[in-house]
Amino acid sequence: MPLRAIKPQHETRTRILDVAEELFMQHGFEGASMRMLTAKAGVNLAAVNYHFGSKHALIEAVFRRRLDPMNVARIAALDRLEAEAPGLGLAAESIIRAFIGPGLRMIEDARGGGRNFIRLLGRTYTEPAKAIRALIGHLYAPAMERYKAAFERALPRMPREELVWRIHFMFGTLAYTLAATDTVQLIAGCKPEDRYDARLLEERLAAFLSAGLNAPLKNTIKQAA
Amino acid sequence: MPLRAIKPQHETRTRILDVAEELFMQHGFEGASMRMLTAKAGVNLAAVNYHFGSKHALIEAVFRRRLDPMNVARIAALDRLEAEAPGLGLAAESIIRAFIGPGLRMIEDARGGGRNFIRLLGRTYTEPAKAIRALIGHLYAPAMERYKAAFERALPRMPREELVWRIHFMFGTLAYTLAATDTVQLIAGCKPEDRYDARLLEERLAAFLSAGLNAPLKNTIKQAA
DNA sequence: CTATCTTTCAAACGTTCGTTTGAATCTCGG
DNA sequence: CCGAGATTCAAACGAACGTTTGAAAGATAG
Repeated sequence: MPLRAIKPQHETRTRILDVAEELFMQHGFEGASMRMLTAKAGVNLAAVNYHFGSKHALIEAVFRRRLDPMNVARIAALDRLEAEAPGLGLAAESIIRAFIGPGLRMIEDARGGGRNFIRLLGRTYTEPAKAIRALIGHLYAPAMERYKAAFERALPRMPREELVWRIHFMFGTLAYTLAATDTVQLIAGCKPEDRYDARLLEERLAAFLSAGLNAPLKNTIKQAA
Repeated sequence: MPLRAIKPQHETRTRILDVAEELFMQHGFEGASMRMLTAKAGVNLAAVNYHFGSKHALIEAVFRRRLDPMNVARIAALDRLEAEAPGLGLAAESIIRAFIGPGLRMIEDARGGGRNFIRLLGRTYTEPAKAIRALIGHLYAPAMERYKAAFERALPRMPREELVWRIHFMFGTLAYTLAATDTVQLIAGCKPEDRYDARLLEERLAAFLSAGLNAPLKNTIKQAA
């Protein structure tokens, strides 16, 4: 059965997932209908319910396919950093780079699927539907706990509460940067072609975020702790 | 006609707008249906189309009601700063505070309407529907241009392109921080009660953002300019 | 080839959506 | 009190939604 490689085991599933992450990104979860989706994927309308069970289950599958390996890579990157310098405290900037690296690498995905997903992910942080936010939170939980602990070790003198806020701010920057498409241009003057130069974007993000994370503590903030 | 003050002109309009910003925030623009909305507002289903014309026109009215005065206040705050120190360059942190001030003041709105709107606004930066993103961009344009120019004067030595990116990052932090509700908790350990202490939040944001905006320029970034 | 299991298909289900309609009700100056 | 304009109301419209169904088609092993 040499043709098996050309028509892989679940081609319909894969096509649905690919189209789903593109259309969910473009139109949102409610805005992208099953008819749109199955038509673009070239499969029957009933295929989604047959292979995934429901629309919500499809959404979950779309996230799991990319997010699970991405967070595994994130944790692995952190493990590697800590193994290289055992005992020593890591620089906050190194931790930031370890976190954003896997995401930026997905942006560079040649066929564009990964890029679609990253934009979709950025959108979903502020998704109104509670079920979807809960799903994202659940999928992120293991990596988030590891990174939070790493930041606490890297910045031992910062009050916990302030650190939590700064990590929160950091997430916002990442989410918004990734979610913004070429069509969102609140600030004019940004050339779209370098929007996805991941190498440069990592430099810019790392500089901005590590400066923010290491910002001096004013008295008002210290007193609140 | 002394009772006129109790039942003001266009009470139905106001009630619809108030409920709309609450439900749009909770369920999104597609998720909040006209039947939900009119039922909660205690008005007839046809009232929205009678007073606003369509659902999209209602969405636009919801944004105009708050965003127009908010951006007027932002521009006024910048005018005041520049009048106080004519000729002198402003500190980036002052500009940041002038920008986030009007938004944070709206969070403190006692009756909660303003807070709903701010959360809604944060969500909308990453809204999938193009028409809505375009609307937001259009409403923001005047204030954005003023602030972009102010940042350019405050940071004359920073390459334009890098500055545009950092302003972009700043917007992301603001949008995400404002959009996040108590139900979004990617990072655990944040007490919800101080989530809306606007005074403290302004301090935290100003410290984080001005550090990021003033982050040192690495060689890789300089060369890209 | 036959039998069994998987997958695809066209058609329909019931529900909900935003919007429209035309009559009923209210408001208020003359 | 009257009549014109503004507002509210119950009811219905066609369209689109996610999902289900039962038969047809395809794949697989004996």
